[in-house]
Amino acid sequence: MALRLYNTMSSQIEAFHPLRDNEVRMYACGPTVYDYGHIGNFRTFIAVDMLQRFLRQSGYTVRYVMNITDLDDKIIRNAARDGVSVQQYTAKYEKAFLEDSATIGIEQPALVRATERIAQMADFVAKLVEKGIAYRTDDGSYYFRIAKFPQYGKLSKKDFSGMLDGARVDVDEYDKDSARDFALWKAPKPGEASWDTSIGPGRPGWHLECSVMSMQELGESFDLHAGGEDLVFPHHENEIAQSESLTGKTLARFWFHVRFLLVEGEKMSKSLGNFYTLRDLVLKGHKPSSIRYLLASVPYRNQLNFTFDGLQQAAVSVERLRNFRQRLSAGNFPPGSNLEMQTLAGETIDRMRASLDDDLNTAQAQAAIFEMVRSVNSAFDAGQIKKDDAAPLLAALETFDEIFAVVKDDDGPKMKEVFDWALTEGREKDVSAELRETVQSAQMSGTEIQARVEQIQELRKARNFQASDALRAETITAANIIIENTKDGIVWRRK
RNA sequence: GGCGCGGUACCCAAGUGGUAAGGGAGAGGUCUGCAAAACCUUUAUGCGUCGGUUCGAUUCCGACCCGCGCCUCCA
Repeated sequence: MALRLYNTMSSQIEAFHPLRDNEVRMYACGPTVYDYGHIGNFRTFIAVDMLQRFLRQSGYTVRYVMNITDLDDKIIRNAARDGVSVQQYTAKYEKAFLEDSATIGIEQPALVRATERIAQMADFVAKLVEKGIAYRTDDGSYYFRIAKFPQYGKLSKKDFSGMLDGARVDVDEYDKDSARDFALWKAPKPGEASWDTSIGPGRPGWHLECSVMSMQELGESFDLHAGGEDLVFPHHENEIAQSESLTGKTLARFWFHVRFLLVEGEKMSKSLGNFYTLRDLVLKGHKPSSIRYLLASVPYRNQLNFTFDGLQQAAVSVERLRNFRQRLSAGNFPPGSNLEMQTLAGETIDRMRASLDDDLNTAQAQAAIFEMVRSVNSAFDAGQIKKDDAAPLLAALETFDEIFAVVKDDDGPKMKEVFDWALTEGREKDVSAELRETVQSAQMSGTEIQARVEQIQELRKARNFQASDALRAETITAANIIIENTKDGIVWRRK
């Protein structure tokens, strides 16, 4: 079994093979850094992150590049509104995006910024002009002549043949030859950033940056191009037109698009009041791991309905996996090995791999790990787990977490960062009691908690249950942890 | 209007031409000084509706109803 992926270009699931032996070159359209990232953004980036993780787990070397759009109309507008330079403005939100990505467990790709490649973009336009594909209008803007690219529409399955006859639509209004022709380069306007380049002053159109940067970073033809489903048209269609008309080569073999999510059954929008940034959720006290788990649990091509009930359920699911790991890590097994457990670990890894190979079916991969968890817990209760079984079972869990990245618990420090950010931004009023508790919990050190646990243990040994229970209750509240008495002693963990 | 996706138990959500994964929640139970964790049992003769094909359909086909996306820069 090997990876099979849905390809928007062919509208089919196809076997994925990189163009070069063992190296996958992939590109994702990153954020426009004009605001804090919302959970819809992160669904997309998590999906691509899991793909990238799975490719590496499958033995490929992955070169994963993402662009940062630090130049567009909204940025110019908002920077002016805030009275800061475009650079100051984008630096703030790029930093926030990278912090949020790390918070949500996204491994950082190689980044390229639009503003760092202006000259190359101008050169790209110049080459298109040379080929007669792009043209300049009187004001100094440049447009792409889609009549020169008959395949235009092949990705989004749109038929523009009716417009390719040179019909001049609203020429006066648009100052271009066809209404469908799109801007490659925008002539300077008063008050807007402008660059002096080989093709004159101005700034690049949005689509251009991805064509230029992907080519520079990954070559004229690479393996996979990813983004949200809204980018199919016009963004990716235009990228294809620009790049392929210039090189005559296929831009990307696979086109990977992530479906939009719904929030509480409705499209997420500010007007509906169901618009959430990642930070909004953390401020409410939700753990990054819960958010990632929920966003990862529905296969990327299906609509995901993000609900607070679902977020709660995700939190419990992650908890179950963490409890499992803690139990296996604790040791205390009789010597020897149980062949069934060894087999189970291997089969689980195979099932997870087969699920992900099947167009990244994350839901099935989760089912596989949970079935293993139940079987192993059951064997555990029956005393059938032996010393040598822990390692392979933990390895299976680790294989899961290499993709999902939720079992390892670093929620506390990450939530503390958001907490600190809220204070510096003067948003203390938005910090929920839940987040406050979690942050306080993270502040009680492990040794401090351990000391209390030992006291509880002593009291229990003395069968002074009233005192031990009281101290336990007090510690649970003060440190926001969970304490369990087991036959092998007390174990604790942070809530 | 054009193109496309989906409607599965209380909630989230996989999946298959041969009789419904997984997680959460609820109920009962086991273990336990208590609590927690864990385990066991239980919760869809049913997979939007109506037809059709078939020995047999939730799975294929058709119609209809409902939800969602894209159709000039929203992931």
